[in-house]
Amino acid sequence: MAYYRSFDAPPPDPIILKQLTAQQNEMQQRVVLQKPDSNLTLIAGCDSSFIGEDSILSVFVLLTYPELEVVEKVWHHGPVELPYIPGFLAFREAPNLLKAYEKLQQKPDLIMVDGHGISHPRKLGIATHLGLHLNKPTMGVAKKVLVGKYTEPAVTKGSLSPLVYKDEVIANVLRTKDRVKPVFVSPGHLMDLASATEIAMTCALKHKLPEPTRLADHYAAVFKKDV
DNA sequence: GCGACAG
DNA sequence: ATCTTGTCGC
Repeated sequence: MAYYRSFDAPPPDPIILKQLTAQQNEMQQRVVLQKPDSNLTLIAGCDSSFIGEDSILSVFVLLTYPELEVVEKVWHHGPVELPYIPGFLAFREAPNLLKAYEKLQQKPDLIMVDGHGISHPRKLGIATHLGLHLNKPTMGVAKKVLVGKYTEPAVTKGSLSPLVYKDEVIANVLRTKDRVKPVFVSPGHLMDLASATEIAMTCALKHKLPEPTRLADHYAAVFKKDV
């Protein structure tokens, strides 16, 4: 039986945590935050869902931009090695996500990831982690805060407020739909906060989640029946 | 020492 | 993430 809350689970091996932390600190040195240089024509959204205790299903959906029409969708099912530990999500989900990514016939100009980018304790959320591995622009859209403080943005769509951590703005808390809980938008790699925020807003149609990640989440549920 | 804690 | 019922609103 799984644990209701992650912190109720057995404590992770401190030796492993130290190694993973060191790896994130090393990777952080290579992160580049800048306005994307290439024109955005194809955008991808990705998401993962779990099947049982140690099996994961990852999905990538490719959309045209800014039309947001689905042109491709792929998935990969495989085992997971590590448990979920706040701050180390990428080590649990990225391996399988990368295998799904390889199945795309066409590659996107940008990837929108379900989770945080630099709005992470060591500025290495899963969006940043994936961007470094693929050397591709990435941005994160998370449903919950991981680190930092913010004030609730106005209830109207388009309202936003900065997420601050250690005196630095690491994300924007963006209201993507009237009267619905806001999402946390942050740059991952080869991207900046302003661009990520603008893209998230452009992809926010009639739902809380921007189309790329919303559809990836949707297809994850659909493909789950095929595995 | 006491909370907080992406998916 | 996942387990779960009914319920409110577009």
